[in-house]
Amino acid sequence: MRKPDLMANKDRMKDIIKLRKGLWSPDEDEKLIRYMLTNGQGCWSDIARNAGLQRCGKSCRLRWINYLRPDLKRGAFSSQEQHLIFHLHSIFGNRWSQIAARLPGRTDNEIKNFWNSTLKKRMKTNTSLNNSTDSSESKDVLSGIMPFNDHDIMNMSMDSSSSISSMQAMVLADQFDPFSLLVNNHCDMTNVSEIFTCMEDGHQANHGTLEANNKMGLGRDFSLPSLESRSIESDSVPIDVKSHNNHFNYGSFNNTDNIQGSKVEDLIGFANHGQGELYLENLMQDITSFPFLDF
DNA sequence: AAGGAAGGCAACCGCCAACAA
DNA sequence: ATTGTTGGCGGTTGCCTTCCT
Repeated sequence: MRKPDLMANKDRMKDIIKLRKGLWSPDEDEKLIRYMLTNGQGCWSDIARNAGLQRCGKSCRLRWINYLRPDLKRGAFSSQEQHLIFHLHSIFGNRWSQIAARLPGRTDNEIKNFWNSTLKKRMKTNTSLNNSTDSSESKDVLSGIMPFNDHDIMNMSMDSSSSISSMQAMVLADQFDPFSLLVNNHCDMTNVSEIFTCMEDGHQANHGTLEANNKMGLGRDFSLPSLESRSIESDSVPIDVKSHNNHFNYGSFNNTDNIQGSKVEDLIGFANHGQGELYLENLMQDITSFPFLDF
């Protein structure tokens, strides 16, 4: 056992007593930035002390990671990023750090806040719609959010006969909101998988016919830089973006339970580091081919 | 214009795992 | 093997701003 260093503890207690909390002042920010740029990352409690900040190391770490880091992307999430967040959340659940690791320039805190506020907003919207006593009215309003009903969704997701399905068209036209499906219990994980497969296929179709779609007022601009210059690392498995394939694999999403109340790691089984981990690896390779991610 | 409600976001808290002594 | 420290993470809180009445 380590011998307790009484003097060090005394010093630490003195530090703790005068530690600041709450919002960071511009002066504190400047100190931390200057120190980090000069000395680089190290032990955060040392950084706090050496930078002359009356903050705990944890606080400094959080401030740097979430706000001061020079590579942070500020501003609202693009629709591409929103789609990706939704997709990644369907895989990782609330593992925000995992999601953030795949969105360059975004922090877990930022994504978490976005998810919580967006979901809250949409849940509220949908709840109020569901509570409406006039069913025909609510259906009309709902159709404004979701341009098709459950039956349509199932038909669309099952119909692979046409080269571009009606759902793909919806996706291309930005009229489809997968959030609504989950929030409203409109579909289970299998359906969501199908839908994202459609989205993926739709976007790929769009990729080649962007100009035509734009002329028709249909398409969004997905002509984005490729991801191939990036190398994404998961916690345990480095993922080589170059080796991606171009088709989403949701084969294991056969769980018919509703996503709400289910842990995603339970659904796809990556909590235990066996096959699930391998599956996750494959999934993540698929994700790196997400065609409409704007970096 | 004023006050309350809602939304957005930065920061804190508590837990856990890894590591060092 | 045990204990303390540190870093990382997700959940939560509370403040500030914007919107609505």
